[in-house]
Amino acid sequence: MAYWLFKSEVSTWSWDDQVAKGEVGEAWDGVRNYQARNMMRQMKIGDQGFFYLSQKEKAVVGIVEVIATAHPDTTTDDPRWECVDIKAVRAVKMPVTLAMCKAEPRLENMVLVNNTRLSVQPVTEAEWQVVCELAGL
DNA sequence: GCCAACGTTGGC
DNA sequence: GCCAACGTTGGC
Repeated sequence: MAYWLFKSEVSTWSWDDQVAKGEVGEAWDGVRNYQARNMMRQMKIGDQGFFYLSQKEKAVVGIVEVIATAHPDTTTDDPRWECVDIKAVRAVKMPVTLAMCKAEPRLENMVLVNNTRLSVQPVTEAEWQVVCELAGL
């Protein structure tokens, strides 16, 4: 089981949008970055991920689960791009902000802290535990 | 709204 | 294959 972080903008795809999809989930499409795509290719069904909102919120607001492995992105004809499907698992009790992550010594090596621009990121199990703790889960 | 960081593109 | 120019992202 691996852990990931999915980044979105609230105006593009919000946590509420994700929750509204329920068990059916939604394709995490629109990614046009090789590093992010390569992460998604490594994902397996049942992997867990954080749902992070950039721009205004700048916080982890929920937990999602991978329910389909990488498949072609239907939002483009370009065969280079793929996406996975994810479903909402639960909302956090407390949003974990970027500032909180930066202030937490145990998260100093987290990709989110060091490379905020990558839209799909790997998360280590240790980091996962810390963020869940901060989230009140 | 600004700007730094990063990725991609395209000319050579 | 290198590198300058450009576009985009995202924190502040």
